Amino acid sequence: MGRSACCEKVGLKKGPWTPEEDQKLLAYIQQHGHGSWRALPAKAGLRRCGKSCRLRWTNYLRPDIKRGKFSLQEEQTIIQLHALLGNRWSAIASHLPKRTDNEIKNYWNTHLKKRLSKMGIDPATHKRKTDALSPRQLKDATTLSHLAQWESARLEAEARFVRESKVLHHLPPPPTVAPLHLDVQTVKYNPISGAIFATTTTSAAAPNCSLESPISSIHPLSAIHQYDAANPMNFPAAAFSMDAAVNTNAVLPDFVEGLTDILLENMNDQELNSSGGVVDGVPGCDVGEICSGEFEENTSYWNNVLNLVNCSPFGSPVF
DNA sequence: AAATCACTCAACCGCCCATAT
DNA sequence: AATATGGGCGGTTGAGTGATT
Repeated sequence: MGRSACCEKVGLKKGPWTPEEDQKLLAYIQQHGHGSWRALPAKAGLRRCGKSCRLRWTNYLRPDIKRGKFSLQEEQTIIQLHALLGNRWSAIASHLPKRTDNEIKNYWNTHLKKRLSKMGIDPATHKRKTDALSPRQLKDATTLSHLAQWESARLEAEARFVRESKVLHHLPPPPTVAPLHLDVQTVKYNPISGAIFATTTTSAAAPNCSLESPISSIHPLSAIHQYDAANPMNFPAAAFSMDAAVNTNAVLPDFVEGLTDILLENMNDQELNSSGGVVDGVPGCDVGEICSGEFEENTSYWNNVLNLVNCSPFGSPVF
């Protein structure tokens, strides 16, 4: 099945948009809405491909776009979300109001990627470039990887929900789950299936998240997909997994943090090492070497990643 | 002052997915 | 079921611009 071109290229203008073209596009959309992008250029009097119009609108002309320098908070959010989602720019953008995926992608490629590299972190994996994991570390990293996959899927589902909510105004508010705590009592990991199970009970409200998704990391993806708009609280019982003993009665965010600690503890065993030198203005570290300060940075780096995903994108304190 | 290099970012391209026919 | 189409996404490009030699 051949894919036809999105529009006839003959006679169509390419390259940078002129102020006149911007004005035409803006005026048309403000008056009529964009409707079919394919049909828009002719109606708006533009010699452009519909796709080009859509791009210009979504990345530049849309009124709800924030331009200019990224704040520290935004940078941190991008890095953390990238650690979980990878190059899923639209999903990342859905967590950064008023920023476009294109802008975030550019910012990542030109600034953040380099910065992480300088810090000795592989921007693709968010792991130390020199990591040589022991079997135990590998096991824990695998566990963390499972979690990351869960969170990745969940965040994507949430991003989808945000997108759909923008279109379907009649939908009820997003699933602002009432404060709910899950006391993790037992946690088991099936190494064959990779499944995660936990016995949990619900109790009081979780700290640190003003609007949390306490189901984070513990509900199967199907639970997200089966989100019942009429009854947002109707989530199925929780299940979780890990191959290690975990403090019982941990409130979820602490529990997740505990996972990080396990991984980082192992990193610490092998890599903790102090030395002289300077990394990006951090005294006492040489590039590519681990020092205690850097270890703390790492700890907080991953803790931030995991804490972040335990806050819903809907009005979470991150933004 | 001119040439070269490095960087940024708007825009394009090709692919994929969902939906319509 | 097969095909066509529109919209969206991520990767890449290249013009513009500032910094350096």
